[in-house]
Amino acid sequence: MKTRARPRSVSVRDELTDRIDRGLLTAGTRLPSEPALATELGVSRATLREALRTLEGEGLVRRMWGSGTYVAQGPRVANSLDVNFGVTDAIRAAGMQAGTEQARYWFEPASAGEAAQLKLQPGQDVLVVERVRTADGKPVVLSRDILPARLLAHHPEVADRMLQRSMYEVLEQELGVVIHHGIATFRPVRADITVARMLGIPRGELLLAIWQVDYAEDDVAVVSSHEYHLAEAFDFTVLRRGPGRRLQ
Amino acid sequence: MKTRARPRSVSVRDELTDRIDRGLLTAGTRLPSEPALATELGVSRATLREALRTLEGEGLVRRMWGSGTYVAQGPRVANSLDVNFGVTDAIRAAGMQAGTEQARYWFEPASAGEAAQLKLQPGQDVLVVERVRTADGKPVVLSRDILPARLLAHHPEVADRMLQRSMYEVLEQELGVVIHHGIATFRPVRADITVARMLGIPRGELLLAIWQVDYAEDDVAVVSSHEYHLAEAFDFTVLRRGPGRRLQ
DNA sequence: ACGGGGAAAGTTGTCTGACAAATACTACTG
DNA sequence: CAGTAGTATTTGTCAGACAACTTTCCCCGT
Repeated sequence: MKTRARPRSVSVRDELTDRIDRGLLTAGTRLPSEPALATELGVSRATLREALRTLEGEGLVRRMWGSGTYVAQGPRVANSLDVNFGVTDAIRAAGMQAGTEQARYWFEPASAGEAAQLKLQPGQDVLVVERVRTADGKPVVLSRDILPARLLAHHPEVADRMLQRSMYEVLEQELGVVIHHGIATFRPVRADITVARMLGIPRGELLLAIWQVDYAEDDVAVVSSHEYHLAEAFDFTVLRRGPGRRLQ
Repeated sequence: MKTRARPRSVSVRDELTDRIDRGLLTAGTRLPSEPALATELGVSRATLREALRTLEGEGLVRRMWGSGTYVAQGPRVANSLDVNFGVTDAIRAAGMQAGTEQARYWFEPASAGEAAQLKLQPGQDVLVVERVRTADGKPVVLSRDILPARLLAHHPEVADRMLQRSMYEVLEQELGVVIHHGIATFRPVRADITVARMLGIPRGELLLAIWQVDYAEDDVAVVSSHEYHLAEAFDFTVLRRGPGRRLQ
């Protein structure tokens, strides 16, 4: 509603990432010196340095004492598990068309495990959204998203829209809930009879099971997801930073 | 050798992360104000702010304009794929004892694929280190690490030490090569006869295959690894930031 | 002509002091 | 008791200066 008064250093950061993403600043090139860039952007050197520091943390630039600041010829990973949230993003990142089949939802009391993950009292209602996701029309993922029913207490009709659109989009745009981070655990599994039937594959087929809990900015658990991915559908990638940085 | 002249802000950052990790600063508590902390640590406020900015980028603290800086009640993930490099770390993070069996190495000309990953001319020599890693004595991972032979042109005896110790340790301490980041891709596979025999499991058993390329700070490819993890051995976890931050 | 050494210029790191903007707290008023 | 205005606290930003480090290039000796 009101124009979020955000620090100027954030605007500077966005401006610079924009220049890099648009190819205006190509990998390896040296940025103008800090005093020069600061005057060009109309901020003080201190503010510019704040922005540069974050960019360095994100791995977009490298600063070398006495030499200059350079655009990192960094990795730009397509389907990165740690940035591409949600199945929709993953499918699109692979260059395919994301779709949905056999979508349905229902309300039920939370099981003990679900209640613990979402920090609810056992027995409180949760909404379960079950979908088979398709890439170019072919079933690739079975997902079950579980969220506290109280989130849509005043907007029960929102559940319908979750069947077709990305859950994160709906949460943010219709309910004002912004996901801040999530913790995903995964392991290989074999398809049991239920999953196999829904994905239209033989029993025992190779799957990657991903179990994930997403949190809002204030560390409130919002969604607990279970996903079963076809092994051949797409590869997952993770950008690993470090090592060493903060181990011990 | 020489007293690494590292910026003071880095020392301050390490000091603060240390206090947080040791539980001296618990989650949710507010840090002293910037002027106070700066004098306590013996640096200027500007330097302290540099350190705080990186800590914020790493998600360890949250800064709120006009209110204060708070220790994030963030996730502290044990076996996180994006920070725990290497099998040794992963095994130790699971609270088990890391060991090695059937370790051997040899030199051979790089295949076309390996040459492309490591940016070598096809046919240039690479060192291949093959190991079966054990957790509490039980085989859990088969790993093959491939690196350019020129890295140890002047220290051929270093290869021996790679058989027992962590490859990252040896690279850093004996060859001065620091790994800056890596890109890991993974997918579920079934054990073929070769892998099954080495891990002592039946053919067709569930494995997680991880293929990874590690880079030095200047984006030179250093190691290409292939790993086969027993599915039941340990779960992998990824901390996902976002979504939204920098998509598009 | 060539190589090495060193001064000079350029760039990032740090310091100091001050003010602006946002938030938390407090006392006052209805 | 609730609401409000004012005050104190805290982070964000600014300005200028100097220190530490890197790169460049000129000069000198060989």
